[in-house]
Amino acid sequence: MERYDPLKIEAKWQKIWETDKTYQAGKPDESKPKKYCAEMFPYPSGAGLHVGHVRNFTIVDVLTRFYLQQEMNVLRPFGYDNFGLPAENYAIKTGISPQEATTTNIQNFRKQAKKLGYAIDWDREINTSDPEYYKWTQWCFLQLYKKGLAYQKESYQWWCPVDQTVLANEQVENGKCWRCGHEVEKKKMKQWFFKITEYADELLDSIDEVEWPEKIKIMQKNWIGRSKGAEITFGVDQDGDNMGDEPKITVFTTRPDTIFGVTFLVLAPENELIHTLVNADTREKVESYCRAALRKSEIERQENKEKTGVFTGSYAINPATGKKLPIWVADYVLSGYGTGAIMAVPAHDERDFEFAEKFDLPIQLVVEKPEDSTDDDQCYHGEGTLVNSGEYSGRKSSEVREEIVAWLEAMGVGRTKVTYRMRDWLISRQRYWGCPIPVAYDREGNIHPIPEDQLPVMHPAIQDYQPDDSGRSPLAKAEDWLKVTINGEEMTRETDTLDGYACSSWYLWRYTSPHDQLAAWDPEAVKYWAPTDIYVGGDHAVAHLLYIRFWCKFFADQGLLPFREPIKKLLYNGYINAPDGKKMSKSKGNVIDPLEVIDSGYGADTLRTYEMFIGPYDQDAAWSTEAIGGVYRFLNRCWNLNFGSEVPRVDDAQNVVLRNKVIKKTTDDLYRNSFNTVVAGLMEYVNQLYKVGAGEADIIVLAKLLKPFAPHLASEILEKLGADDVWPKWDEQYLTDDVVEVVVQVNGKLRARLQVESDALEDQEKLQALAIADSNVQKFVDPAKIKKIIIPKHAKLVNIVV
RNA sequence: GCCCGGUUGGCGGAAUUGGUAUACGCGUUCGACUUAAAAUCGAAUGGAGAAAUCCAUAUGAGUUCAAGUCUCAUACCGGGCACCA
Repeated sequence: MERYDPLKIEAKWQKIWETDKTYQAGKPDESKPKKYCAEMFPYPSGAGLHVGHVRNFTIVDVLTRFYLQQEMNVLRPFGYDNFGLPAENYAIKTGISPQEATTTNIQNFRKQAKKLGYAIDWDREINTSDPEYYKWTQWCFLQLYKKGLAYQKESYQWWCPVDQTVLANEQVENGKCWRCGHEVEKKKMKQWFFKITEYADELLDSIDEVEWPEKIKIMQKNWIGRSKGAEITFGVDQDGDNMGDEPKITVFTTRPDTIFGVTFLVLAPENELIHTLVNADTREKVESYCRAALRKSEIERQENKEKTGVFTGSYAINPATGKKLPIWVADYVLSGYGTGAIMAVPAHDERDFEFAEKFDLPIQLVVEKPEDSTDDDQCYHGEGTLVNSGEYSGRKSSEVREEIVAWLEAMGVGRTKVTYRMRDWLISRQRYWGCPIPVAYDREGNIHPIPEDQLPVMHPAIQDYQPDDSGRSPLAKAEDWLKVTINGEEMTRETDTLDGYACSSWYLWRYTSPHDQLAAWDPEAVKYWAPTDIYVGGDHAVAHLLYIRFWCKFFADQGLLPFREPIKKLLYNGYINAPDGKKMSKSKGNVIDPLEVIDSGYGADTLRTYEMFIGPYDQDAAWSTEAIGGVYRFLNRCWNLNFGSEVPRVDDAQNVVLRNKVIKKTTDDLYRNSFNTVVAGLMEYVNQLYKVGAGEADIIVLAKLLKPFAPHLASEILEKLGADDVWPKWDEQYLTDDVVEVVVQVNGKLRARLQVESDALEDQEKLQALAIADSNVQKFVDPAKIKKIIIPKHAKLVNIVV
């Protein structure tokens, strides 16, 4: 009798899979069903794989192997999201170049992933920091640039004073840098943007077409934040002097129906119009208020909810009433949303109400709260009947909204307008370890894209990676590199690099032809394999998953992709926490190292199976050092079923029902991604076989069903029994036992369990008679008083109602 | 504040269409094997009760022959957004 030695058999099979290239994806073959499965590729940190990666990758692997065993053509690639700040910060500290440090990290990641026995096509490995890869990232940038979707703009940007770089909106969390946690500031800088807002409507509307968790869809919808409303222009009445050259103020509102309730206007401190609205008396006060507001960090601006503001000294005219409206400046109005100016309706907006109360501004009620409203806020912001609204009084606010806009439009001061919360994607970074932006500037500062035949623009080797607050990246220190000749003209290179999210916005298509020298992706390969059928990850709900949808739509519009959504189905996995339920972290010393788990003797099969058994894949789970022992015992029992002597061999016919049931349950559960119950079901099956004995067919079925989870162990058993790994099918006729249990309820309470021939299930009268005849049932039922008897179709149950 | 989730034994969790609540695993207890221990195998394990039986899926109501599952309210926990006009 051989003992189960996971480390020995795992090394054996991993070597076979590597030598035979077992998991190389097949050639595009339209006659075969295809599946393209991938995880969100990892950032290869120096710490190596953690148990969260293992959960993420194993989900992909289970599905990959499930499809492979069903003889589909499966693409399951792997790669590294290799640009990022940790490698650069490491370089600053140690002087070791990011190229060198990340090469070591990748080797480690690759070695560790191979120890987990994943069915990866290793010939398709990609790495975003490889010039062969980022050449095409730069090419993608140039395509966006050519179509006007990559542009430069000078504006106030999030700036992290620790990382010394600007950040995208999506990278600012609670006013803090997503990487280092330091408070961000606003800095006026010229930066590169991708015009994601161009696709705002489609990104919002088509998200319902994909099979993604509702949670992620809602987050993206909220992030895009489409609001329908109107822009309304207010004339300014400066000292009664009607020279016709007064500024005009345009505001955005979702409630044009409340126009009669506007009692003042408010501008954001960043609004340029302010300078034309101040007068000799107010100039100093207003300008110092604006300066102070801009100096404040975003946290400070958010924390102080107490309204502040100053009067500009100017008045606007309400086009609906002709009344004079004081114009104020206040930092509760955001510069980046709408027009950076609002019409204040203090009677019906909480923020305007607070402001009006504080500065003693008039409050004009224009919407009457319906009597049945339960809203008890000080100012009612729902729908209702208009009052004090001229000819519109007495009508419903929701009904006249469009009419009022039409009326304002007729006067030339209004139009309907859709506004989005989402801003354009800020992509330039003042850091070294990112993809260089492939443009240069001539002497006049005009932008010239680097010609495509001069790509890639490579990183210059530098000695000093330390960024500074000059607003230029460390690349600026490479003076020779800076000079470039385009069409005979000497120019200076752009020194900013691209946000790492740009590199991951097209990699799913690169995987389909990863070594293509002539194109970012081969049109035929991408057409066959993409879009990605199953994509698994537990992060980037808005950022990456929104950006890759944006690029997909853009490249579809260029005729380069034959689909408009890159990911059909998204599985969003939960985290694995430390045994104490807290997040694993080095500083807390509660990190579980998956490689240590394997090497301690459990092996990769136990680790993989345990992480699938730990709970529903989409929920967070706490690691348990005891429970993993249970999974190891289970795999041992599987092994001993074949290689041990405790369980007697029986005829294949004996367990035919048991076998067919487990095939059906496993298959159904895999289709609904219920990995934990698959493992539970297989445990139950094995427990049964230990009781009744196992036939060879029973063991083969077990090995086949187990293979997605514990591929090494399963391969060993299948090899020994000379069986293939083709996914087994069940036969409906073998799903029912000869004798089944039927429960009898009286008024819904369980009173008896009957063993009946399965044929009797179809015979309602017989079931009724058997139920009533039961002695315990008779204690609760007077046959004369039976009101009705219910025998549901899908349950082996009789309910007698008395 | 707003928008999503969630709450089932000592613990992780199962219950797919409203139909036997607590599958499976951990832990605990007992037994077999052993000089002994570990490992392994087997049995028991929601609470109360001698038993019949009764009570249990966060709390309170409702719908139904039947509710963990549907409806309404409340509490608590987690996540997302957060002055977006």
